[in-house]
Amino acid sequence: MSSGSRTARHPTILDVARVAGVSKSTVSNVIRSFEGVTDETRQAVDRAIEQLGYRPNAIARDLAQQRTQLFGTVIGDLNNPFHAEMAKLVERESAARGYATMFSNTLGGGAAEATGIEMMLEHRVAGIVFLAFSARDRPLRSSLKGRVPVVFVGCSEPWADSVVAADRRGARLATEHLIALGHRQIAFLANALVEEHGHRSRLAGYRDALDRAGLRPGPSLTWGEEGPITTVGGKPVRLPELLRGHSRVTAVFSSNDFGAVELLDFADRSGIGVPDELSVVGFDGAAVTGLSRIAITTVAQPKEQLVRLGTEALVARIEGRSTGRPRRRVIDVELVVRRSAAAPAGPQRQRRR
Amino acid sequence: MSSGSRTARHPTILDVARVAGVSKSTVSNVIRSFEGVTDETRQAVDRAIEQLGYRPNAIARDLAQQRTQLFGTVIGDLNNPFHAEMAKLVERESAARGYATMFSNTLGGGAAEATGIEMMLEHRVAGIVFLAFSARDRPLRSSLKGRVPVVFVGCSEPWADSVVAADRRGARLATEHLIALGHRQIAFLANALVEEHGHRSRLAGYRDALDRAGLRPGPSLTWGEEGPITTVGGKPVRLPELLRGHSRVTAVFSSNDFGAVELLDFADRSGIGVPDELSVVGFDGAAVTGLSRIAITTVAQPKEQLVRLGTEALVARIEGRSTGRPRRRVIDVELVVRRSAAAPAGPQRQRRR
DNA sequence: GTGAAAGCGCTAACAG
DNA sequence: CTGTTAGCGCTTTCAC
Repeated sequence: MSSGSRTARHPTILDVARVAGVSKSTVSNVIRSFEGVTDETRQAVDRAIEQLGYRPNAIARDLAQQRTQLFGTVIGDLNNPFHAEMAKLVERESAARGYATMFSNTLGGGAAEATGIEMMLEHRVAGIVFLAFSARDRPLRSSLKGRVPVVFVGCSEPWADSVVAADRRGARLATEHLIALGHRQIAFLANALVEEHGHRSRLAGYRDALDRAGLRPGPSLTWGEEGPITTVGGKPVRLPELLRGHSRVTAVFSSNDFGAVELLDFADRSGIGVPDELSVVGFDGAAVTGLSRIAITTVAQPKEQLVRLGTEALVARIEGRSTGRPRRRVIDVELVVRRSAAAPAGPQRQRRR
Repeated sequence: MSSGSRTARHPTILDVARVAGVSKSTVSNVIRSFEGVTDETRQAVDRAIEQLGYRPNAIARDLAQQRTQLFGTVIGDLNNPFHAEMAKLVERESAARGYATMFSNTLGGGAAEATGIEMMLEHRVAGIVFLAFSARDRPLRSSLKGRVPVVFVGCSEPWADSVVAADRRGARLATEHLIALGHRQIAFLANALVEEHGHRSRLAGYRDALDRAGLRPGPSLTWGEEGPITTVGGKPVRLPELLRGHSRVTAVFSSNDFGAVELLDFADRSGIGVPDELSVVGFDGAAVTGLSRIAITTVAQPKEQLVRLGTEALVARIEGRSTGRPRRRVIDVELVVRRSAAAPAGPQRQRRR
């Protein structure tokens, strides 16, 4: 039945034509379910296809048609559960629309992002879904613009379509929640893998809330070798130290759930009680935050909706149904209150204002 | 500078040739960095490429060369952190070897798996990495065999190369750990998304351990609507009930970490203390199990090594460096002891044997 | 309704 | 060292 060689040559449309006793283009017509082929002929062709185990060559088709049924998906970090969840949705949505998808995990920009996009462009993907984007690389942006339809999902760039969550409002909600709980010194934890735009918006929302409450922004934390760290007067200060003293930090708003989970873990390992000594609020709505043991209060992004609208917009561009200036859609978010944030304890215990 | 239309036609090798004032094949020669092109000519071509923003068309190249630089990666479920971690590694490894990768998230077989593989085959992927596989679909297997190099990573099939963790031994270690802790009634929790082979091996390892200790296998749990469930004498029995009575279950070995995490969460929500009332051990070594609040004892698979060896084997097949019968590599695993498993409490408190 | 023929953009001999 | 040419497998007019 099978020959010895590992990978036999694939039968072509010509082989099928020969077996079916028809011409090449008739086979093509059958494959493309083109109207106007005798039932008889069609059946003969189908039989030949079956018999040969023929499988259309997408490469040849794409070359002839001058277009592919391929999406590129740019992901920040699959280790981040939220990103993985989004990637899964993109794959599902693409498949449902008949598109295959190529992934590139960029780890927040840099060389991986550039080569990944380059690769997608060379494969002439019909469109690219950006689940993360680091605009740092100028040439990248220009090689994208006008070359291929693009949509930013959960992040955004002014020069292309995007579907984003209400980052700023969400961050404000999160921070207001903390303020309502009685916190006065609220730090902001940023994660390198959150792309520029989201980061800025979330930072802005955080500041909005503080402003309205007449509070000053707390320290800005990033991840250092040994946990969250900030800089005060040129000197590095680690989180545990920030938790002491009279103007001490009592809460942290993390710009994403991955960071919030890590922060929680850091606190646990450092003997810092959450939420007793430190309240934590995240952003994204990653499934892991819903675990009873984690129970992180977070701002949930409507993942399905973001991805659905994003791919819809992309396909509309690809098919020419959508033209003109970039469209931006903002989807509302929701604060999911869990147990990682509570009223601050400490010296001013229960004292209001 | 730019025309009005959304996606301008891509310049071709011919455009470059025209601008550089050379022939088509000379351009091809410099692109393929073919030896024997004058520096002068090369520079002229490079300049033309730069000027036009030329980007080689991978589709045309692939068609002409009769091969692609594309991998297909079949994933079980990106929502499962272990799968996401593995997928990320495959992408990284592929990119490092110059391969782009197409993903298909199959959710454990069925239609999604079949169409995903079909799609990869039509795109003439150079090889497929299976991170999960459901052998249920007979025709699938036959359309794969001999058609394209394939490697199973973390799972396996007798008809193709595979790199797997020592599933059976790992499961035995996990179960022995539980036995050593004093457990006598240990249930096995299976997850639908673990493919046949891994499931069977892990079940076998679990039984090995019980056998050696002269114990009988405990109930076999699966996920029902309302948590883990088993069948006793044709009647469904939920986990909480199993935890009562004289021959009650005191520990569960979950065949994967995703299930273990869910089980832990189920226990937390049901007021079942872990590890006080119930010990839990998982399998995979997903990062999430390492969180201080989760702290699930698990059998860690060497992810990097699995993926590295897997892609190596695949590339060797693709390049013809490896031929003949399927090779199977088994990589050793390691029990990572954390806090989800402890000595059983209860009536026979501290009583030995 | 079916077949012949001209590409799609590139590679890979093979002449010059 | 460079140019000419014949495909790769399929689509897509356009005659028959």
